[in-house]
Amino acid sequence: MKWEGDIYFSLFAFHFSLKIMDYNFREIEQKWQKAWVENKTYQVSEDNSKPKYYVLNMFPYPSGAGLHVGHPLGYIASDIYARFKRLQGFNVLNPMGYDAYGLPAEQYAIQTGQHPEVTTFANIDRYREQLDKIGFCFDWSREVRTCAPGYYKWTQWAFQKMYNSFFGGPLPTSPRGGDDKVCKARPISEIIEFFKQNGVQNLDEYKVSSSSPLGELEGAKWDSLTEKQKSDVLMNYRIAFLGETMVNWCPKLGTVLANDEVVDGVSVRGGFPVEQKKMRQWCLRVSAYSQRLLDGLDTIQWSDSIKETQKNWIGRSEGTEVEFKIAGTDEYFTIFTTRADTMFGVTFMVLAPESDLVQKVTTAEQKKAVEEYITYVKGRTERERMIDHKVTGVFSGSYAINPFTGEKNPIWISEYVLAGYGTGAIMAVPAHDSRDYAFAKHFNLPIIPLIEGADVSEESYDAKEGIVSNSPAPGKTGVEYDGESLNLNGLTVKEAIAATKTFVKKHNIGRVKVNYRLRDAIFSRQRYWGEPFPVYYKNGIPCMIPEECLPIQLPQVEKFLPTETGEPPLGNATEWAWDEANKKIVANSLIDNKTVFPIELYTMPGFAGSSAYYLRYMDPHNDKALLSPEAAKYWQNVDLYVGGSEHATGHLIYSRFWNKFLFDMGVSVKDEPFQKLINQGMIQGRSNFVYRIKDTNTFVSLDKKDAYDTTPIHVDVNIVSADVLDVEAFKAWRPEYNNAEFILNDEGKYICGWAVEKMSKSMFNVVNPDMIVEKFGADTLRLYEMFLGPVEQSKPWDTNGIDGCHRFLKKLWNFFFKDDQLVATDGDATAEERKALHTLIKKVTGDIEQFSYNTSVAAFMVCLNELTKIKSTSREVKEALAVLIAPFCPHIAEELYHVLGHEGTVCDAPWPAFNENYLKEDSVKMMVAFNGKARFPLEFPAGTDNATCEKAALENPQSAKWMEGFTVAKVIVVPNKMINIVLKK
RNA sequence: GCCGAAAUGGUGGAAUGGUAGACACGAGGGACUUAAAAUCCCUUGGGCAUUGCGCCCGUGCGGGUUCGAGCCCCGCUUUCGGUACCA
Repeated sequence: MKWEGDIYFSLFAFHFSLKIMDYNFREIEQKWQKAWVENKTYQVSEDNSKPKYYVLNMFPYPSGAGLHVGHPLGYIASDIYARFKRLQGFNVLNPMGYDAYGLPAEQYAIQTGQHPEVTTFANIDRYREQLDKIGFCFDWSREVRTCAPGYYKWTQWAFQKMYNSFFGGPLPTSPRGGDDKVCKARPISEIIEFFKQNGVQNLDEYKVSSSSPLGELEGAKWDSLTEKQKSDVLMNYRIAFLGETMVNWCPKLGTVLANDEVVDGVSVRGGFPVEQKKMRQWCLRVSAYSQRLLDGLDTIQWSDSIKETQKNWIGRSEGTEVEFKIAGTDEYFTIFTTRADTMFGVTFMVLAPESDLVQKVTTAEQKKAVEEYITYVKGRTERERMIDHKVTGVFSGSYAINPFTGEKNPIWISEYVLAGYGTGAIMAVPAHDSRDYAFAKHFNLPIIPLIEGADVSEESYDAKEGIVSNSPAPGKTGVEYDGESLNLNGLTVKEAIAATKTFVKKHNIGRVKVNYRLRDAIFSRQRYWGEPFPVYYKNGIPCMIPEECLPIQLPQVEKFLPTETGEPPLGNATEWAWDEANKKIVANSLIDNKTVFPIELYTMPGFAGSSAYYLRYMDPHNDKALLSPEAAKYWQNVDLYVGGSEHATGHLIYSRFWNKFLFDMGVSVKDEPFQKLINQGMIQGRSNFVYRIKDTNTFVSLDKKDAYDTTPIHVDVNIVSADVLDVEAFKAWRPEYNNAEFILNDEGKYICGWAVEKMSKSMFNVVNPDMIVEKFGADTLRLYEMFLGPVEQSKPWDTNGIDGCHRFLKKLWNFFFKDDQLVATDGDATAEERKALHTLIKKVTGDIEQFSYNTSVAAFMVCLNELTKIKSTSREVKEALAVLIAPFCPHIAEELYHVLGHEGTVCDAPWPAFNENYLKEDSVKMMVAFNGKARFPLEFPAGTDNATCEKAALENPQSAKWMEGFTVAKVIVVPNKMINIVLKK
């Protein structure tokens, strides 16, 4: 009986002590999260009395799997920065939303019939629940969802603006005349006006790259054109245009497939054949902005590696376009080259199989061979062409005349020349281009070396250096133009390129040209779950639904698959026709092509909704405009953008393009959307393995596995703690392990192996943030994610290390209290306390500015240890600590701030001011080094001059030992650090 | 192939060209406790010496610049990202 009583008593005591002393993170975090919502702590509005600061994360696609521990990394990093800026007195906008259109929801809908909106909304709710637990300072009143009609109204609106714009410098008839020389988006009406005054003209510099030639329309009177002709002509100039582009077309599935949906020439789904097909699709003329996208990079603070990636993606190359006459015709064969110095080494010409010229150059004898080749190429997907670079091609039968040598070069057709780049045609110089070389060797074509000392017997000499020779070949002269011929012999490659350019320009053989690799974006998708186009077709002519009728809402459909006739999923909609007279959507059955017309069946791609969402956050509820001029003027652009680097060539290009367009429209006030960019690294998983002995159900511990023949098997990291397997949990994990047997190590533990891999369900290494929050609290999670390493670096998650951060918070809590009472002595803090505190203020302030959060957290730990050691009790110190920790751990900070007697939120406290004076030392310790090797320390009063230090070091008895047998060559004094004595024999 | 980033203890990672390994995990030892948990203290790159002090070697490899290099330069190796015939 006595025994029972003892247990009762100790249990009671245990509860008692827990309640009073412990850092009860659950209670604290719930309490403050609730208070923040109730007090609208994080809602912001334009406030001209304060400077603004706009912090933004790339908004997530709400996937069904929910958040894992890697997702919040960037959110936490930016949350810390946002809170820090607010404490420094900025009016901080830190919004969050969802990129809600996406393929997974649609695929799920196809399988289950569940409307994608239902799954998407459910996922969003789950995301929100998970995010809320981490204590972010998001202004949720500004949330956006790309699939909400109120949001995509402005996506549609922007598309229409692009449709009604062209890109370039001012036309002579422009209302602003020639004073505004900038190349930018301008109203398409200026083109119409020009045509009205001057007749229809080519205006090549304003045309999209895939434009069709005007043909007999050139020079025609504008008013004499039919509506269809007008539409077709203008389509060549619009920024959003219908263009013919090559796609992977699967006739059996009736849909276009992305490159990764095609393997070995057949569709991944169903294994049906896929061919290359030209299709009319909506495109955005991103390429028009190439130069501005390139120039803009110099004005923003992004990492060099991302800038470099974008530069390469835009791929500017300066070169020369030269015209080769096709022998026996009046046609010209225009090529683009960056190696104008190699004009005398051309031995053949190559045309892309898709080129319009193919028909013109193919002779009767070669017709059959060419047609066979074209058929072969059509059957090859873009991906196949990427993976194996087979040398294939066919002779067209025609020849082109080299304008410099006058010689005839055979014209070949080969898939290694891409239709989409340059002119889709090249001059081949096999001696100095490895691809031409391979082709020449394969088809046994001549190779003429042009650079002195270049050996081209085994491979081509591609380097752009050396002295040009053989240009023209000995005993020959180049073709004369006005009594002048080109001679490049003796020049360097660089000089030869320049000389050729000059010659080409002077004699009108071609022109200097800048090409960009950046391609126009295909803007149509044959999907359901995306923004519908506000477009209807009036007898084949695309027309915009009036702006005041937007948004055009996504119609309901029975099935989310393409229709049986091969139309996109929207073809299943029964209410999808536009009544022009009554300006409303009506049933398809009413289509009469007089007043009621079919609406576009394509939807917009994923990047449509994510390209301007940062602008919408500035004024998310405005139904009159994308955003008000006042909001635009106040918030300007994003000051700090945080997200993964995988978007370098997608979202981050499209957004910049979209913003530049809106800037031209006067909607966005800044040319660049994201001033500073931080790319957070990936958090990888740390997988655990058990080792099964082959053909048994026996598992052997890591340290003994070498004695057996074993197979490693992934094991759920949640039943492993510090690499020790919970054997019972393992048995219960899966039925086949119910009667598993174990060979344990000498301590009776089962040790698992581990590896760093991508965090994924199949590897059983996914760690859920909810579990961490439940066990350690949100503040610990936040602190630990930052402590793990630099934000920009990828690193593995290892739950084992989190104890250190949790212990720090417990210690911080205990630092404030003694016997349940706040300890805070008023009056001045001691010099020691101030030194510890101000060391921290300096470090943390500097580190946050540089996003060096891991070293910041370490500084907190050092400071707290120091304060505990010196038994600090000062209120001054505690007041400052509560604010300093607030960006990292807002919940505990809020609680401590209130315990100290404050009423408002810690978010609005002033950031502690740093005072240099508190760090001043009475004395400095300097290392005495000999030839750079530190040997012993010496202490000097602060401010001792170098000469005195030097003298003291040389005269110190300890120095004698090191200087024996040497003479002093010189002494270098590094103030406050080191006295280096340079010795010589 | 090309472009970019990186390589430091058992682990994650610190170090304006100036005492390499901050901070944390893990490990070992100790205190408290009947015990465990929690907490606290000590040790912890390697080697030699451990009756002190100490000494030597160490930042992927090979060179170089410098009084002094993890850091800068040249040449490699490996790993991770991106890209793919761009003329």
